[in-house]
Amino acid sequence: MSRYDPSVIEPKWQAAWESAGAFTARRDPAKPKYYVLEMFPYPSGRIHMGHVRNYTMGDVVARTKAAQGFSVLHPMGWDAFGMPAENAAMERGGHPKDWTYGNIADMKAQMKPLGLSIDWSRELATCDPEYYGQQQAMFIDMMEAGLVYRKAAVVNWDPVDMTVLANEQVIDGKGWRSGAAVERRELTQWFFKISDYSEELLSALDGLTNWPEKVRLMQANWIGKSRGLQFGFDTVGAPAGFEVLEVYTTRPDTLMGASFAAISPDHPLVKALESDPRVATFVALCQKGGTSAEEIETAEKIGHDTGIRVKHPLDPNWELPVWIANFILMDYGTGAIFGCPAHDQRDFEFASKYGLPIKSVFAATDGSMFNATDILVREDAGDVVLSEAFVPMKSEKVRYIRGFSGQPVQTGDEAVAAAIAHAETHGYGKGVTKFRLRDWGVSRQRYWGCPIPVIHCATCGVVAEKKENLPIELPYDVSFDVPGNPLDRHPTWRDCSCPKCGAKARRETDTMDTFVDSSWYYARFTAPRATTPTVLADADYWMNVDQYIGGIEHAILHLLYSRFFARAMHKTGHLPAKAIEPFNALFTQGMVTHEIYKTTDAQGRPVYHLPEHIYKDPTSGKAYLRNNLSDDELAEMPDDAFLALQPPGSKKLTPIEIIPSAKMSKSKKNVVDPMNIIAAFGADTARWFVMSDSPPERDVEWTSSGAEAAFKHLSRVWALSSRIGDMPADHKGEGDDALARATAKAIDDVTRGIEGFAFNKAIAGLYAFTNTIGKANASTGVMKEAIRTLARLMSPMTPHLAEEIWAVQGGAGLCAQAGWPKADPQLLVDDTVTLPIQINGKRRAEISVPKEMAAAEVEKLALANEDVVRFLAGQPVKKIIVVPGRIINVVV
RNA sequence: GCGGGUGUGGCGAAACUGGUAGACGCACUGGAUUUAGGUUCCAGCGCCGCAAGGCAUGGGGGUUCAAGUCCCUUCACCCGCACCA
Repeated sequence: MSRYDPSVIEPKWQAAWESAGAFTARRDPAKPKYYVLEMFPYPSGRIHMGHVRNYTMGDVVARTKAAQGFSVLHPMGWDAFGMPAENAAMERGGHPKDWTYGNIADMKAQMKPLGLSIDWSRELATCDPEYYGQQQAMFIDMMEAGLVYRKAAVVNWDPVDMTVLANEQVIDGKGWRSGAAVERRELTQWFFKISDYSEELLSALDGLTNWPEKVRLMQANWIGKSRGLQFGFDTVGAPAGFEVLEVYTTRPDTLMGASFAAISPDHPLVKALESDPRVATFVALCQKGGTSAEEIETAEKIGHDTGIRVKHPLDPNWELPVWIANFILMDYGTGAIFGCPAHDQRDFEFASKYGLPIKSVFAATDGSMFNATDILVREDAGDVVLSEAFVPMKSEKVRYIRGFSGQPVQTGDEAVAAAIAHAETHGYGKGVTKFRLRDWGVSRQRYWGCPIPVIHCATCGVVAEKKENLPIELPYDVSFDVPGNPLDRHPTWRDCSCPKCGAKARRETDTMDTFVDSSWYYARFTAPRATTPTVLADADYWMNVDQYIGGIEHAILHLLYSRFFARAMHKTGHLPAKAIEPFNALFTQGMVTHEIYKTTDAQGRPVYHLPEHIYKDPTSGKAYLRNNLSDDELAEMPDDAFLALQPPGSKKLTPIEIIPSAKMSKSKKNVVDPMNIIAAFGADTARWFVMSDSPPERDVEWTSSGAEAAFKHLSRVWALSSRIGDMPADHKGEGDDALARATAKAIDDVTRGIEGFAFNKAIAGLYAFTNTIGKANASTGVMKEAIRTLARLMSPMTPHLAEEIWAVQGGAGLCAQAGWPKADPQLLVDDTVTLPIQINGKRRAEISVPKEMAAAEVEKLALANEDVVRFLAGQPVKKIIVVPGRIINVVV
């Protein structure tokens, strides 16, 4: 019997698939098509276990669908533009292009040994001019379609490096390289009008029934449709042009609880006030720190009273102060609000800090003023002092004590509608629908991205480049020795002539957000070499993506942008109407994690240790540094000896802390390189491991024992196949029928597991089936049929081993092309069932009965059961519940 | 701060529509085979208990003949937040 040796069989079968062209996608009118796509990788240079898991999942689907007779498209490409390439150039020299293409070559060489059923002839990289030139063409089409415009927007500005920073490059409000306090600064930038599609992107979510519910919810919340009241405050003491301050609120029912108005530091009114040095100082204070919502909303709330007053719309004698407040976002609503501290937590904190009145509008309906016990009612004004804002759900009924329309007791929703109606009747405001979704800013002041194909002309203004001049290629001769965008300081690249008037002009130096690149690559894969962005006939055949697989971290941005872009591509004639929702089904997979081994040095800083330097005691589960000792030596150490062996050179005896299930990261030293696993055990073992145990949507923890176990199992399957291969042809056994049933059950279990994205359950079924075959005593023919079926069922996960077994057991052709086994439905049903008997909900006995037995008959048998009789001990039976085929519950 | 999610043995997990909690795997324990073994095979394995039995699905409460599953409440951890990809 030969040993299971993946280093021999894996290259052999990969070569066989390649020479058979087994994975080349072809438009075959005789077959239904199936398009499987995994989110394409950023070419960092090394594949990691997360990639292995992602692509193995896609491969399992692709191979299963191919076996089931579909014409499968399963392509791979590279999301190749982005900051890391520029960072590498800055840190280590070299060129982003060379770095990126070198990484692509390295990663491809690492992916090939995995044996994925990918059509490599369709490979693309977004940094190929062949790709981004077509993206530039679409940008021009989108300009013509009115989907592109320019406006001022705020960026993170590093005042020392004189450069724009990504949010990721802002750490604790400081530039990551210079360490200087980051400022917010306005710049004119390019935008896509995704907000034109707010309503549609929201309502179309209902049709995405094969997307995870959580992703649809997150997108819906992100789009953030709201119904509210927009109205104007008449101002007192405001500069000319600001006689009215427009405000939007989703809680107009709390208007009688207003105690101030607040505007964003970016509001136009603030600009009109900046001659006041106190305002200027305050605005400068607000401009400290980054632009991210997280940073703005968690920052300490600060405000400045402008001295301007506004008149309350319901009482012109009631004036409210106008504050500038750092937590008001200019991008949402009108950039101005009225503050109702009693019923909004942020307003509450702001009012508490600055001593503004807190006036309640409504109370809970249970008779008490509020549910909370720590509330004080000031009898004179009816104002209350509470420890936090009272914010009931809008669907909850509350008692309005300062209502101005409708019934005193109603739900918030009803009161909001009544308040809008009141405003419209009395003419001081109108009901409007607003979306939280903002237009997509695509300008990046960076080199390694797709150039925006636009020219600035002194006479013609902003003009699109002529399509025959595309692609506008990035110049190669750039330097990264100073921060900033090298395109800006390139001596000649910026110089060009105006496409309209021919005069000397200047090329746009902003490049596109890399999210643009990844918003249409799925469509490009249907015709990757075309000289137009897409070819409609190909897009029509292959679109949509039937199954898209990737990380949950892309739940909002990437997927929303892609949904928008597909619509824009349809509008500009690059995609058929059926492709406006490009992903029929979406699956979001979990991360591959690994334990972190951490100690602390004398200064209290964390020190991380590589897994190979760790010894884990199998009984206690504790971790120790191995200090070059062998397992045997370590196993014989007394417990207290371990402490003495703690970090060499350190006198502090700190035990090693194990942090479980942590995201793999280089700095934490818990990265497992898939190449090492493939070298030690082969690709099939790596694939088997990442698909087993954890459900695919959840994180999976990499353990070396798990990888070894996977390898041992595959070795056992190989040994089992060899044993069956050695059986005499005329061997007869009694277990033929049982094995045939087990085979049918395995086909059913595995097929359902794969189709339901429960690969862990499919693998559990394969373990069970392997054990059954191993113990079976059946005739040679039945045994061979069972092992061939096992090979076909394993082939999506462990394709190389499956081919080897298939060949040894006399299967015709390639296992990859052998088709998917079908279960005989008659073999799937049992004629007797075992029913548990509960007494008062506790399981006390069980009986075995024919499947079709009538309930009354079952009841009789159950009551006659000796265990039941013993437990009842003569008590009268109150009730007996028989759930056919499931359970019997006797109530006494 | 806002939005979304997860929580079941020592560990990864299973449990279809409310119907036997712990399938399958790891680790561990005992035994057999082997020159030896970190190989292979057999058996055991939620917790307490000699047993009968009792207790168990992050914590607390509820609905039901029956709750991991439904409802309320609470805790812990993870993901996203528009210039990371």
